[in-house]
Amino acid sequence: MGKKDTKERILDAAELLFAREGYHPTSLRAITKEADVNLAAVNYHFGSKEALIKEVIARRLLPLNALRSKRLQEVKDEAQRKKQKPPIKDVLRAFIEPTLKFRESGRGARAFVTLVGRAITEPDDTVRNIFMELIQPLFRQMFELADESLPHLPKDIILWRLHFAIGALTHTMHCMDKCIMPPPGVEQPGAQALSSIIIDYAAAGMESAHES
Amino acid sequence: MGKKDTKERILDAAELLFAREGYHPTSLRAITKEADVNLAAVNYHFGSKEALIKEVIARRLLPLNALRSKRLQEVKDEAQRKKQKPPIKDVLRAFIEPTLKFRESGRGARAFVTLVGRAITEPDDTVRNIFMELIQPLFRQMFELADESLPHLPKDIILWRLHFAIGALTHTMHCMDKCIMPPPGVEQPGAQALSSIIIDYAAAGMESAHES
DNA sequence: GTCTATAGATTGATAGAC
DNA sequence: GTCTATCAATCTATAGAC
Repeated sequence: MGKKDTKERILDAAELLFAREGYHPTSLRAITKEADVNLAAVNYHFGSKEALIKEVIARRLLPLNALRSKRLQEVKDEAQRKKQKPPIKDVLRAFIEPTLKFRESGRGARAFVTLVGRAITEPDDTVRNIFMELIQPLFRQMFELADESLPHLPKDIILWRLHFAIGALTHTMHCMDKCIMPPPGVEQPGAQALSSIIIDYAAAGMESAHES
Repeated sequence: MGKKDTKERILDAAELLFAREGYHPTSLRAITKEADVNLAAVNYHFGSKEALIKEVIARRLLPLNALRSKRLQEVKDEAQRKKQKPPIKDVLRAFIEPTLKFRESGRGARAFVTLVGRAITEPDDTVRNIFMELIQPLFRQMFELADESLPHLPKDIILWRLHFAIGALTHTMHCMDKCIMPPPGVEQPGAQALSSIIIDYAAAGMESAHES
């Protein structure tokens, strides 16, 4: 199990470099050099640079989304069992906790999280759409659950507030790499501690009063 | 006043294209074509592509930061006058409201906001540092004021929560252009309405209880 | 200051031998 | 599947005429 096959080596190298340098500035030459494979191997295995990043994203995002979706469904089931509204904190936790935990699961996962954090603001339509299409169903699932949780709030307010939570989460993940102004202490909180900090914050924001 | 000078035309065109297509994918050829000036004019007036984006950013960010800084100082002065803690909602408003209002002030300003929203996640160190150095003093000023406002909270918690607000704000500004999942109604709220929505959310999150 | 022309380097992609 | 060699296009930057 020492040496992975060429395809996986390319995916790992691309993930790392796309995260570190960005999609456009990273050349196929840099990727194949990092992966220690031949330049032509990229086009042989993937067909194009665009198809490569598509696989880089899908490889990790599909399992992660499946986990988050499962967690959201559990919150919904639990609420129905109790015949209560799903607590908004549980809804947020189902989305946020797996995301931050996933980031700690390895070097590749960490690079990947940086990568998708940038995919949201990516100007290139093709790159951004790859991410959008994979995240939209999950985002809709979370929205519908949040709507059940806070039925007294207008739908557009719920949607904006969920966007605020997404923004806070993605910005946080980026901060953990390269921060505008890092927290005073040297050591950063672990995934579990940071999850709590952000979930508390987002839940308070979600639950705050709204006068129309 | 019909025709601006070459330098300004280049800045306007660069702002627009860097926002729409991104920094790296935008070529100097595309910029000079959009500005209807000669290709060589960029290097004559700015010296390099990097120096160009530096001026694109500084041209609008310096006045905007001056305004936000003034608003923060006013909140601080008002609190000292009343011998009270500065309300966290006022602190957040001093930062957020000018930002969203600025975005409505014209086509260029709108493109610019998209551009700086992406600058935070920009992998290129040179581009990101241009933005970082200009925003850091302001961010520190806001942090110190928030610390006066919420003295019972640990400094690192205040810092994280401010980052959450920054993340929510930048994500929101990006959503106003290209959203993962746009709000149900066709029309978007104006700067004033959206400011209130985000300030209410962020203030609730900032004020929420924290058990160490 | 503005232009043409081009240098010099790098890119994504491919053809074809092995 | 993997390699070398290369094409064709694009890029930033600059030299030099006007």
